[in-house]
Amino acid sequence: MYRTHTCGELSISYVNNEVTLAGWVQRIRDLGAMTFVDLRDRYGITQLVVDENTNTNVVEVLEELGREFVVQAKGTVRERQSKNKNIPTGEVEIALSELKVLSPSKLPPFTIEDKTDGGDDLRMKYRYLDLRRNPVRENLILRAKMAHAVRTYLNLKEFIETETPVLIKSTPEGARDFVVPSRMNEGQFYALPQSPQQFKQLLMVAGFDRYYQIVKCFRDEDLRADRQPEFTQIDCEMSFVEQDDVLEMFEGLTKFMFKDTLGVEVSDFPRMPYTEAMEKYGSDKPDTRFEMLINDITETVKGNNFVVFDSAEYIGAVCAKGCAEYTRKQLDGLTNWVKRPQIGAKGLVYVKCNADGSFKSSVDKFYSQDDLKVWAEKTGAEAGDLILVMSGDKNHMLDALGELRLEMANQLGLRDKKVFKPLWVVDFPLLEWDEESKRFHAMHHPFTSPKPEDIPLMDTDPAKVRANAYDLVINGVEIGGGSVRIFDSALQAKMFSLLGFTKEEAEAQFGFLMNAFKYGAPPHAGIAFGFDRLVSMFAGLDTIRDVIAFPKNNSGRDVMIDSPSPIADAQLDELSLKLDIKEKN
RNA sequence: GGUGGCGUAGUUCAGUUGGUUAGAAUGCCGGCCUGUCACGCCGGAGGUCGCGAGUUCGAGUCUCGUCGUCACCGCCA
Repeated sequence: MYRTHTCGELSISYVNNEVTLAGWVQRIRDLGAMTFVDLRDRYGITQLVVDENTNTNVVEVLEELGREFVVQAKGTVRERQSKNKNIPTGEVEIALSELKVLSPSKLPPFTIEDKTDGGDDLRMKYRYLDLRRNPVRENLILRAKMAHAVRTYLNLKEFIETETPVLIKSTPEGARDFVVPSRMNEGQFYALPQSPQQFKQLLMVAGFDRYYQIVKCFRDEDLRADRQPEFTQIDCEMSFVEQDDVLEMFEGLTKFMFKDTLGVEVSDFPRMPYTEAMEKYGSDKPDTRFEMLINDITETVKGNNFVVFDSAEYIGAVCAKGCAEYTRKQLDGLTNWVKRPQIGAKGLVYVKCNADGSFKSSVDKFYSQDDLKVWAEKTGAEAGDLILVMSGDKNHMLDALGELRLEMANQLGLRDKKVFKPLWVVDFPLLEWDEESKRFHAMHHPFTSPKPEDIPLMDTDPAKVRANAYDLVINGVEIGGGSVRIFDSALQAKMFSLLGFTKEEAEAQFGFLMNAFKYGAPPHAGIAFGFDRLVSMFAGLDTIRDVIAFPKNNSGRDVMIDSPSPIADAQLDELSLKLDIKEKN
């Protein structure tokens, strides 16, 4: 037996017990005639003591001990003379009778402490050491708790957890596929799933009625702080339901997770149409922790011979509360910020609403105090506020104002990580025009059903068709999305034709699904949550990396195992593959 | 594919208009220390300034290239 207790459980009630502990050496404090060793495991830290009464064998072992050695320690629990109130085991210590090195350790490249001195790169290279640290491990424990909550809730609601294949078929729609060559089928490839979409729909045809899976998905696209090439979804599908049924079920799941893992009660989720989100927040994933809504002031401000505004398709404004005192430098900073290529605005007009009721703007030449007063009324600005105005192409400006809104909220500290504001964004457009390929793309995916009342528009004005599609948004982060599916072959065929598929292409790529639908497909709908994002939000983090045990870096590399990597010629031969790497330049 | 930041001791960083022997903290090693818990005190070792070219009398510092890393845009049905 390696241990009788963990390093986190001993307390004053164990005094005089003989115990055996095992763990890692956190730190050694050598005071001369006595030495303290902090022994650490997953559960906590317990102090070991060596003093003049300790037998010499122990003292000898102690000599060679270093950080991160794995040791087994036997001894008697005793009450400390001076107690440490900061740790649960701080009232007791172990007077050692035996000490054994189970496994020595090289000096770690960074310190294994809550506030490590290690940079991201090193931590990733030695991820197994990083995972010894409390904050990182706690993130993964939170993740496990949340996964447990998901299963508890969905099992209770009669969902069947079902595994779907990882080696599937490549389709050109959507993100790039990761592909896997097939040895037994020369020249042919599997693809890793971007989501189990079609399988879960087939499970509905199979009569499973309610399905879920916590499942890895794969997308061969560039990474971000919140995007990894392999990531985890809570993937769900239900039969004989309408949109409201799905929203209700998964609002319930979300609330349950908040309550179960954070002890947080969140109120009912508002439902906001996509167009409202775009026009008021400049985003399809609005952060509703704060107001600062975008106001359309196009008609209000046109016609004063200010060419920039008069020639603009759209003029929008946000009101930053209490920012009238912004200095020239701060305003220039904001202007430069919106002019960066990422935002790409031409400029920024400001109006300061002074405390005395007067206005000071960057366009005083064109607008009177009375004009500006109307602007203030339109944007809800009061004395002390700052109005920020941008003009240009409508969609571009809504986007820019949306970004500006978030930036101002950051500056004003309005994005509290401890506050959670979930909402449903609904009524997404069914289709999205792609300039590059000159055709429509499915905004969600090709199996999303149009709103019944919009079906006639599919022939006349496809861009106007709204879908029975919905996103769960929390604090400006897209946490989940789903839709009511098409279960009628004729409507599905029409959808494929709108997306520019020939009958043959649709047959080749999705024939199995369309075939299945000919054998009695129930009405069904579903949703998928980005589990990594949800965990990182619960943990108050901005990156999903720290809630993934072994994440990849910005270039999609695992720097610990050093992958991806070349494979042997023999392997290529077996796969009948020949590399032809093109010179870059 | 693009834009920007960073790369200096084991680690985290500082390093002035280009100028003598490149610093700090922490970690590490040695010594002292009986109640520490970020122990304390004294001493010591530790550097291809990512790599390559260029400008210059002289480059950690300037220029170009390259590699690595991070953030963002494109991309992510």
